[in-house]
Amino acid sequence: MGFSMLTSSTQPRVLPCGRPKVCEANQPSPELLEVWKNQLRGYLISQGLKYTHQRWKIAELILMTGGHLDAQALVEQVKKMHHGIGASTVYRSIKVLCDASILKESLTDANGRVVYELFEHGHHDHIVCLDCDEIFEFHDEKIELQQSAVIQELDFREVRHRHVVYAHCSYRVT
Amino acid sequence: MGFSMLTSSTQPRVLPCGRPKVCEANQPSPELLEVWKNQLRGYLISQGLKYTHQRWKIAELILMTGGHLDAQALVEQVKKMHHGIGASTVYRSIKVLCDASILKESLTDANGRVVYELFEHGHHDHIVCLDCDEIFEFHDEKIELQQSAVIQELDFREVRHRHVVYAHCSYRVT
DNA sequence: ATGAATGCAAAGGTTTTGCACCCCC
DNA sequence: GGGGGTGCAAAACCTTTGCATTCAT
Repeated sequence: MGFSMLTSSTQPRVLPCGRPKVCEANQPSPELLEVWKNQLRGYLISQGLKYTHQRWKIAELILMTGGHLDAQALVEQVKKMHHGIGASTVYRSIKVLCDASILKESLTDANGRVVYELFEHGHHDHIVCLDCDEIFEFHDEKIELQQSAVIQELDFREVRHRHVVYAHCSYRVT
Repeated sequence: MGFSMLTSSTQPRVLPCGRPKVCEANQPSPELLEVWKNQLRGYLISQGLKYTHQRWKIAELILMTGGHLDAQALVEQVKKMHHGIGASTVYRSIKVLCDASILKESLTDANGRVVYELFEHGHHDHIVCLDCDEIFEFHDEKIELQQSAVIQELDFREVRHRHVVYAHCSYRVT
């Protein structure tokens, strides 16, 4: 398999603050990984680009970790897991993976860095836990609708939005 | 006065897209500037820090332009208006002014840069105009309330949030 | 075979830091 | 007079780019 240290546990993972990772996407099954791999391959072929070992390894790492990494963290992870892949390849791959609809920019974290996440259809917003730095997702239709109304009222036409709540975890033990 | 080119017009300024700057704070009166100056001086004294020409000039520039500048833009503005103030002083002053509750981080713009704005009591969210890059403010109580409800439901305690809508301007002429 | 992708290193751009000198209190 | 502040330059950081080499097709 090659990723056993990441795929092992079947019981829900628990965060430092005691909260289960309820809002976090589960790790993809081997079958799902194949689906993504084929999506990547298909995209690359369609664009006259090449499917390479490095591009897949980087994509796989993102998929296995559930996304929510900034560029720098991704470079470090890649260096750790796959000695030999250079930083520039990671940066270049981020662009390709975004174009391939596997990755997308999501929010900017507390340090002002752009965090990437898996491209999943369906919009969601984010909660950044100030206790454990974990990123959670939420979606609320009432908020979305009201936002649309407000934006229209002000004569704007929304293209996208980012709604990020920085919060403490009520589960916190410390 | 020294800032006449910035304070002149009494009629509402109009943006490139034709929209008046309705959401933008007005430029402060000389009296209000004195209030801010005293706030800065008071803060500095209370912290055992020193009131300097440079710190005030940087604060004044931010106040006169209504805020909404990233660090780089502020450095350029300062260089233009006050030849002799170095970039490092600007960066150091940004921190001091944030601590003094004159400035605060607000949003990250389309380029991923942190934009600072005047510290004003009363929360608001932002609309970034993709046509003219101007930043507008909005506030909607329904959204705020619903957000609070959602966050509480998920067992978080909100500290702050950033809600930024990137949009086109319906006024757009081009 | 051929053109794209890679790794390295160098360059770019932004922000921070070290230090001698300056100035506010 | 003394300690914080400033300007300059150098360093630190992150990201992009140029180029020779490697690799996928």
